[in-house]
Amino acid sequence: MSDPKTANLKYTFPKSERLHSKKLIQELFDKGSSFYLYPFKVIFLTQADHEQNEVLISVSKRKFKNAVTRNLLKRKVKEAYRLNKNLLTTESQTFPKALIGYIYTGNDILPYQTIEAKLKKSLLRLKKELTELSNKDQS
RNA sequence: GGGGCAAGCCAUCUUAUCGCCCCGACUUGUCGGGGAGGAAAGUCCGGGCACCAUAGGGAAGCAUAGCGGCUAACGGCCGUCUUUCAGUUUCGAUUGAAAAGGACAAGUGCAACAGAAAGAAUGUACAGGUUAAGCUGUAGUGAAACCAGGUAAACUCUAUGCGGUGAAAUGCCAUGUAAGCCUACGCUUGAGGGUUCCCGUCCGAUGUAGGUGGGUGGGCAGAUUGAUUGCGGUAGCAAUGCCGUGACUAGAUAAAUGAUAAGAACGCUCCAACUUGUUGGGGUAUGACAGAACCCGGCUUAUCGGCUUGCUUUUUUA
RNA sequence: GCACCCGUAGCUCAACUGGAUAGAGUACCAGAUUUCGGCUCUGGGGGUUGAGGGUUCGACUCCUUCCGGGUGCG
Repeated sequence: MSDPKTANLKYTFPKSERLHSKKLIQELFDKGSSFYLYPFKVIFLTQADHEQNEVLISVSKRKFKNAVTRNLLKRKVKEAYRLNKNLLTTESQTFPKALIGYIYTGNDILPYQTIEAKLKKSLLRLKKELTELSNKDQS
């Protein structure tokens, strides 16, 4: 991790980038702000003292009763995030890191290509929101 | 060759790039190895294991129910008897399927409608019979009136089994509900504490309850080699046991197996050719049910398709 | 992961310890009343009692296997 730029360029998604602490999840849902972009609901909360973004991906049991389809969707979203997270990390080193929650709210099992396209869109939107937030803090 | 039924087995494969979880090695970020199911599901039964101060007796409760066997155990499995249903029949039987299949000759309850009568009831008609008489038979109603009546997936009785709670159990480390103060009760002649209830047993006062004050929600063990399983032999009708010899086959914890691309094979579907069920080409696209959560043995339910064996039926040929 | 409860007309509830056509209110439809509408009155339709199997002469009720919905446990 001596060179953060090359490290961030890697298309990896290790455990440290996944949100797994119960306490932080609770905080995210209580205080975080959110927007909808079909098929996702995106929740985010800035964390100044964090080294990297932490991401949570969730699929509702109410909408998808089958554990297999839930797993499938989670994997597809995970994969899409892994390949496109550089949209967030590379250029924008200035604003603070955040907790991000992706809730899959769609009713259908979408193919990977559309999921990826939508996720790219949502990342760009998220980037915009975060920069606005950091600008507000500075001013 | 086609169809049907039953039993058993399998549950697409290969390569490349990027990535996830665990283990090992060292040069500490690289390499090597491993990585979901037959039901992992439902949680319907039975265990292992752990804790509950002790885990004994009785009552209550729950479960099982021909007989015998297997098993760690079972409500499971195997064998067998009986009953019922279906097929065949040379009327002797035989084949297959199903069955919560103890007791109403202990007691209590229940039985709509119909019927004279549904439980100390005996009517009517006809026939028989008698000194006389529901004394005998038949008819009619009904699920039951065959009289020691029917009904126990009605209470109940009999026999057998079960103490309770479940890995959110439990132990250790870290953290520290601490310490202190106030109030009430109690003092070895036994308070309080188990539990569905009672008795017995057991523990034995720095105790119990409330208030004030003040947090964590992490890690390790439990936890993956076991009533495990392949093959061979052996005992047994079988379930299954025993012996020998191999194999190691996930250990995650907001929860790991994926994505993309190419090919093979199996499907599905369209077109063409004729030899009429094959060949060639195109399209679709990995197909069903479905994701381990302490671990096993069963049961039940879901399931695209393929293979093997046996039985049966039909067609063709002789 | 474990333990437990509930499913009856579109909705809210009844139906005794098995006994027959499963009954109310509301909503819906039609008629009466009104110039029209509402209110009111009368009548009507609507149920495989969550699904399948079993016990029984007979099942909403008893037993069993699924399906759906909900609750509790750190």
